[in-house]
Amino acid sequence: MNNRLKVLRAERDWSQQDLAERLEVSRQSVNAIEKGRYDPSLPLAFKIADVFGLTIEDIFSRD
Amino acid sequence: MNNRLKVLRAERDWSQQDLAERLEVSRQSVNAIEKGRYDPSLPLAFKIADVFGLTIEDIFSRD
DNA sequence: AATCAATGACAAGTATGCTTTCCATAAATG
DNA sequence: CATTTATGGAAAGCATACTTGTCATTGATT
Repeated sequence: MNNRLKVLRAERDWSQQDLAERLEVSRQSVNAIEKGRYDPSLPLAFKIADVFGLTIEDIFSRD
Repeated sequence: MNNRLKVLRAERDWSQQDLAERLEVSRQSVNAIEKGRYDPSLPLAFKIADVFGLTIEDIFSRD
């Protein structure tokens, strides 16, 4: 899975830590997901879509 | 998470086994997801959306 | 009545997601 | 130069997703 987290964070000037707090997960989870080391669970994907006001498909795509 | 799998299967007259084969997962996984015992991974959610020609948001929702 | 297809669920095992803790690097700031 | 902030990643542990195998129930068919 590819994701646009880095760009979406940059647009909002959010650090990984900022995003982690909004998502209520650890910074390491944000980093690992952003770098593609693993995929978020579906509930977390929904939460990510929520905080960016986008759909899951806007943010994640299959490679 | 709620899901519309049962209805979507019914509309297509697919058994859980039929859907499992299209998704390349076990029938037990389809059953567990459909009954809400656990959520699919994000890659599987994408695949589910694919086989139904819908978005993840069309199929799954947070409760 | 006997069989079969579909569904629901449990158990044990493997794989993946997520946590905390820790370390390293690079860029900005006092 | 010393410190802080942001990022990337490893290790160990717990939680969840998914597997195969098995069993029980229900409804349809023969």
